[in-house]
Amino acid sequence: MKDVAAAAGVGLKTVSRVVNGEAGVSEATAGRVRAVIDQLGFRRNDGARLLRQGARTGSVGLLLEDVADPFYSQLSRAVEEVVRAHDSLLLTGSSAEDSARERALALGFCARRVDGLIVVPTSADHAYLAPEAAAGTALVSVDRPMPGLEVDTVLADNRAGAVAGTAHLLRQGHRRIGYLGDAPDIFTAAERLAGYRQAMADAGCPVEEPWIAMGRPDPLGLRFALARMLSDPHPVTALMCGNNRTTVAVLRELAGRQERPALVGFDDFELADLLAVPVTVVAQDPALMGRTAAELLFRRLRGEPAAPQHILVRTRLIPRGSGEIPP
Amino acid sequence: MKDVAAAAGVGLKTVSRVVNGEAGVSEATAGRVRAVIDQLGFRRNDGARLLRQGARTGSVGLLLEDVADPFYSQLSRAVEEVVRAHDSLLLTGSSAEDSARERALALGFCARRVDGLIVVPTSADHAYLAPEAAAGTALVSVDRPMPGLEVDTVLADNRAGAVAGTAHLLRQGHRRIGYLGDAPDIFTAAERLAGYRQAMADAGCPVEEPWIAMGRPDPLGLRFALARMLSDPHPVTALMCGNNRTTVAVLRELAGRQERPALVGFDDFELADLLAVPVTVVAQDPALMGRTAAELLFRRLRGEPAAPQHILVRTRLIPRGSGEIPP
DNA sequence: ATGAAAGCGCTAACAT
DNA sequence: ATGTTAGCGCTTTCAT
Repeated sequence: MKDVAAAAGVGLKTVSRVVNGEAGVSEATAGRVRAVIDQLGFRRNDGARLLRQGARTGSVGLLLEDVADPFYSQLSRAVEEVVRAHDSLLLTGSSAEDSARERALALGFCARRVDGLIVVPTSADHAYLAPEAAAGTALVSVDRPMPGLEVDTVLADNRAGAVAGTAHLLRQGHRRIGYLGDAPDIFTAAERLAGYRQAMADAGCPVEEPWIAMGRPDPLGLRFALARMLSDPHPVTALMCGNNRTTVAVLRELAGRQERPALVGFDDFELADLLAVPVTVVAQDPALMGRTAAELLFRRLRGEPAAPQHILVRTRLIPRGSGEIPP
Repeated sequence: MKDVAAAAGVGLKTVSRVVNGEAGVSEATAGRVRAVIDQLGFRRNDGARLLRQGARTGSVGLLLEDVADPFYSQLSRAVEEVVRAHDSLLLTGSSAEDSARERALALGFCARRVDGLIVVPTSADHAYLAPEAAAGTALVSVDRPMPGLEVDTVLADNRAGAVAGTAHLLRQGHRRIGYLGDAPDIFTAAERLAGYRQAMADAGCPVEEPWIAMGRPDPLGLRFALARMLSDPHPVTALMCGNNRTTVAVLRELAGRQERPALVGFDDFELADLLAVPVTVVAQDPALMGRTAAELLFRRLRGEPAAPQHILVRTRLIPRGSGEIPP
């Protein structure tokens, strides 16, 4: 900027005025300054600007489990739209379900002085973010609550969704229903399992523990779990899957087996309706969750709500065929 | 930092030393400073640090068409891993194929002084990035070339892939093959169409223009295009689809029709192998493309290659069934 | 081992 | 309409 001022033969502040479109510069001077700017390829350094202004940085951090997971990539895109509508930029990071990694990313974002953070928190304690919250960084938790910190939160109604999915299978006459979920320390996994148990209990249907398999959705683990559930002398006749990754992995394993149990998946996924047996799902609305979280964040930045908000997003059962297979 | 120094009864520089783990502070003093830091919840302001150091900001911008598109979300994740390995942060933005939006995002990233930019460029001229390149911002183009600027570029071998897919259909005996591609101003769409034409020409197979439909993959447009190609007195017997979005949309339209033409899709996609008729595809490797682009960027930041690099990533035909249907 | 002073690029506040 | 000065929070340089 100094160079531009020198080359244009004006003061520093005049260049600043031109760059920021402030009034008080004659059109002649402004034109000259603009010409020099183009010629020198000058770009304002927003870091310096922000440092001086001490205000908002116009940036937001988004931390989730994995941007490549369709659920999170849709959520991510929705967040991005809202962030853009507020003329902010978005920093993104995948925690890969590793709390140390999440923490490093979160603190890195905060060191860059993001205005706010939208987080899909791991199950670890998040008290480390208390100083950031105290310093005015807006914090929003999405998909899961944030352990150890009271913040704005957007959750799906996991329990009700799992109840609805399981009850749907029970209505078809199934009594022996297996449950394949994610690692049990993940909030959503635990909630959905609880929903399954609740629906079974409500139906007076005892659950045998071998019917339940909780863990990261890896093919080998699922193969063993399915073998256990389906090859038993008293096999399960239906399966409830805890999330889109698990559902897809289970479908792949089932393709290599003879049995065709009924199946309901938590989370909708692309092509679910075009499979040989279209897949019945309990659909979430990741875009709505992302949009809601981002809007909550900007509302908080405007200083609007007093107490932390908790928003529950409903799920929706979509019958497509796989959940309507009789025992 | 000033507050910490005052509260700890030390000089500013001592706090700085502690925060940055520099030598020259007695363990007693360091401990005292750390205690104050924790108590006050102090976090270093990286913006100020960077301003003073004048060096790298440790951040990279990624601009693509749509983070929610599985192709780009996988690419995105791969970029993220490399960026993380270099202790950098990632800014992400979706251009939505809108060059003005892309430009605004790119310049916004540059104003934040990202060290480099990885871009899936729209077809508009990118000369506006020349000053950034001149200022030392590393620029990498991925998936498409960057019009109007010579930069490191990572492309798939679109033409060869489309030739391979089309030739595969020709080998099955098809002569009347339709092509459904994305908007023709998109580089990859044009290249793949050219590959299709080339394969047809090589086989001495005349192409009738009604067999070709180029445009954003919207259901209605595709419905008309398919009706034209399939209901003709001389219908096409096979279809080549230009990308994953088009393939999925076409599959959905075909589900509502009687005809079952052979089909080869460009881009692999999840569950392609589990559909009623498993889908034969020309697979790209989005993760490899993203990783390569990011590594190229950091290599350039180390000042390594002299001239802009051009890397071509191979595609791979995966026969699964839909492409092996006879005429 | 520790600190004081200058300055990174910019803008706010106040001149002129 | 234009310019000058101080200072944002930090690090560099140079003293002590």
